[in-house]
Amino acid sequence: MRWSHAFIPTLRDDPADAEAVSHKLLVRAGYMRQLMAGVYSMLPLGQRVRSKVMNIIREEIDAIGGQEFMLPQLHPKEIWDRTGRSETMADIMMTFTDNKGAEVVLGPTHEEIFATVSLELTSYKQLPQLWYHIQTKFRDEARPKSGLLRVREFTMKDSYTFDLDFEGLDAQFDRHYGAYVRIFERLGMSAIAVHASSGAMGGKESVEFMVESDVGEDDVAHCAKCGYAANVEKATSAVPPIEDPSGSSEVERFPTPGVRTIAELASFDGGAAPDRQIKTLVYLLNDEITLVLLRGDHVLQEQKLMDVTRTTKARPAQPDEIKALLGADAGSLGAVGVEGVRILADEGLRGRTSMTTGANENDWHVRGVDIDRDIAVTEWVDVREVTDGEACPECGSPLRVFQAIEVGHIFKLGTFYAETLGVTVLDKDGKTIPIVMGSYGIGVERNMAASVEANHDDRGIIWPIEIAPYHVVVTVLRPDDERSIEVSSKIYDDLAVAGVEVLLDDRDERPGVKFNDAELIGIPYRITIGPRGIDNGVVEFVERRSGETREIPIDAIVAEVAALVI
RNA sequence: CGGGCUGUGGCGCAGUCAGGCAGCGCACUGGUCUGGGGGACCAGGGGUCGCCGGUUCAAAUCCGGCCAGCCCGACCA
Repeated sequence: MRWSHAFIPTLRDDPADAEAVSHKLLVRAGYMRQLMAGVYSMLPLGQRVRSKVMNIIREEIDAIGGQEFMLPQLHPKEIWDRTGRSETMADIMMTFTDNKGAEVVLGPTHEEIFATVSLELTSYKQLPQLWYHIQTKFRDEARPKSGLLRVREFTMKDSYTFDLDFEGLDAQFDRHYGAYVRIFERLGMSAIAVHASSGAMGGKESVEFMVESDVGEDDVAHCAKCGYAANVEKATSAVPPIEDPSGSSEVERFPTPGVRTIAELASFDGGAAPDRQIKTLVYLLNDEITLVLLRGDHVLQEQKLMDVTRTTKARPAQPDEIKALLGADAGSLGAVGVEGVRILADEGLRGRTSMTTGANENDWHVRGVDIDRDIAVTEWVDVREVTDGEACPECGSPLRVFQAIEVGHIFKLGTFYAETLGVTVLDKDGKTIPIVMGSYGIGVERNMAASVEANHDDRGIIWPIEIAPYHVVVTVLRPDDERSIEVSSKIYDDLAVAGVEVLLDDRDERPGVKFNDAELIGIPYRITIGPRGIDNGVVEFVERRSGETREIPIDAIVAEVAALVI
């Protein structure tokens, strides 16, 4: 491609509405333009990268036995009604009514649709299967952000496996795991696999692939020593036991005027340190009012609460609901003596004595609370959010908690879809059994952006060679110089013949402009051709990432570059 | 959905408080010079000031409504 004829609209300034590095760079370097919130047009460079990302994914999924399909984006809402997901995913589902009056869904994902196709599977002899497609998804995210990282229309490779039993599922899951690891490597990212909450998917087990980034939307707890890794929505840690002073024989009420927070009670004369307090939260779990008890210095992880209680809808109680239940405002709540209400206590409180908590009367607290003796705990649960520096639950080393981008997510779905949609086969004994499913997603554009987040410097993008829009840019310093034209045209043609993807910068621009543009758009290698070098029979060869520069004889450059990139 | 901010030429912005010629930088077109890190000079083209309505002799500017985008939070396979 000749740059003089290419549409590569680079910008000197960062776009005003971008925050994330990948967002700024992909717009500035002419890869994409925004059309509306969470919707982007891919320009030629962007489309080249996107298509290379898709090809890498395709290669790796084909390599584990995948069969590529292309399922529709338009779905009858009725199918989604059958699995109940038109309810559970209602807030992100794009729907419209067609001219006949039928309700239509723009597919946010394709479990239902692949499962519908799989209805034609009838015998155990046809299993296992691994089906996938790379298709546009629509999700009406309440808040699109960070360029390609969170959008409303995007491309996803989603694969689905169909097995006779859970052993088969495990094997397909493991193969996907391996394929995903290879994909992220080829995209130039170090992704770590973490245990995750399956959320709305309803699966029994899922693994997320996470790339550390300060624009990531998830928090991950990771142990560098033993490799333990989990989304904080699921992570646990080892809490060092606390020696309580020998218990008092009874609960004692005491006045605490104006005290409403853990911190205030900690500094109150006669109060207690945060780790010697019981924090009482009031929640509605699927509309059932519930007390959730935590150590004063611990933080509730709402997703863990929802998972452990199998709740689909959870919210903190409103102030008036709290008052009606316990007779006091938040800040003076306690579970001592409370009966007839579900009381969940975090494991961090197990066996604690001589604790301090609210008295359910404003401006009063109680101390000397012995949990086993004084509180009617319904269930002990682990609902505490892990924080940075706590001990790894596996090996005891300090955990690091960091932000990360979710670049892939694989689920063991089990038989939910098979059962609700009636996907069954006959086994060896002629018995009807539901198919065991898995689903495996990876967002194409999000991975593009995540790769930029992981591969850039202050001059621009540094693409990994496999997804760079071009392998090499040939920069002609003096397009008005005949010898320069001759030499560069020959190198350009020979590289192309050798299978190297090359961009020829033949624009009538100052050298500085060309160098800056080449570095901004992130082409891995640059060949610089100028009269000075030609006099000596050489061209200059620069590696984008290291900046390392060498002079190479004109007649050797093509072979040299071809050996590097092919 | 709650809170905050912003819509002025392709991009980045000033002008709005205090109503009175629509500006600046970059980019773009033609030309001269220049030529190894966003060069200089000369001459140009391009804007319903987000939309609708109101106030006024006069509205980018004041008032009302709406729309859009960004950020924080809520939410989120």
